[in-house]
Amino acid sequence: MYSPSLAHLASDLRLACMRISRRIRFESTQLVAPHQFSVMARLEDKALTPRALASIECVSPPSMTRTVSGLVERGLVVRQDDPQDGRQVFVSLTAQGLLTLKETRRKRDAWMATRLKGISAEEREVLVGASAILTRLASE
Amino acid sequence: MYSPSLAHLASDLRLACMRISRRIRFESTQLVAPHQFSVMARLEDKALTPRALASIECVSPPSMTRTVSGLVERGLVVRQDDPQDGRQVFVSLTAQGLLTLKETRRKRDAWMATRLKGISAEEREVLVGASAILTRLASE
DNA sequence: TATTGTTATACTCTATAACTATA
DNA sequence: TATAGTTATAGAGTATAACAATA
Repeated sequence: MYSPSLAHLASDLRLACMRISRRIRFESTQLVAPHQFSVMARLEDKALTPRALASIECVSPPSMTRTVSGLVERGLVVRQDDPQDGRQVFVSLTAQGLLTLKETRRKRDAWMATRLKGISAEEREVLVGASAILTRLASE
Repeated sequence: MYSPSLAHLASDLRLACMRISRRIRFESTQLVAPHQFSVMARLEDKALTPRALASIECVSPPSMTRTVSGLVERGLVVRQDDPQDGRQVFVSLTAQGLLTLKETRRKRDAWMATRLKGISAEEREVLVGASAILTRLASE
């Protein structure tokens, strides 16, 4: 197999990943806005304070106040006072929030699954290997 | 090689592509905002009208007016009257706009190239194959 | 005094509705 | 009258600065 330069591969692969990602974002009907989805995903494992969420998401505390307020109004998360520290508040997913999170993922996965139905067994094996490599690269 | 279900592969691959894409968007210093970059990329091959740009980018004509105005102020694109149809305007990249477009791509590609330096020759071959498949899937 | 969270205010990007110019 | 583009205005999301409550 012909092997292009590393720079060439980097460019092709980067563009392919970004195009796939863009199409998924555009075409998988959004139940919540991207910044809201991102916050909800952070809350899946455990409750977090608005400040922690702001830090993780690289936005200001006032912006996170607004985002959390929007999610509270929609019943997707709840605020709970910290009994230990009266200054703090914990934000956590509601049952409806968890459902919305899972439904959004299901729609996105379905977009990809539909495309994968048309490929050959050999190509599928290539993508299985690539998936593991890309996952590692994304977390480095 | 163990082959997971199609649904499983779809989910893993989708997540990997979106994570890669997200990190590139966050970590490759932005010379222009995402919506501005997207418009500039559309103008690389040929000049387009604001209406055509609005349609391609799925935004309203007034929003595109604003985006184009911002790019004009920064000297990255120019508006030119259509001599055939006085109602129309053509938007095209300036030399500086083309440079900015290329520099943005260079930074994004560099992010990926840095990650690819650490992988084995076998893994690289897998990614060469995957790149072609993903490019095809993204354009279907 | 330091920290957490919110409110006040302003800037940007988005949209719809209304307006101007041209076909 | 239909179309292209812009301007007017409003609704979100972002930010910084200022404020209230708690440690």
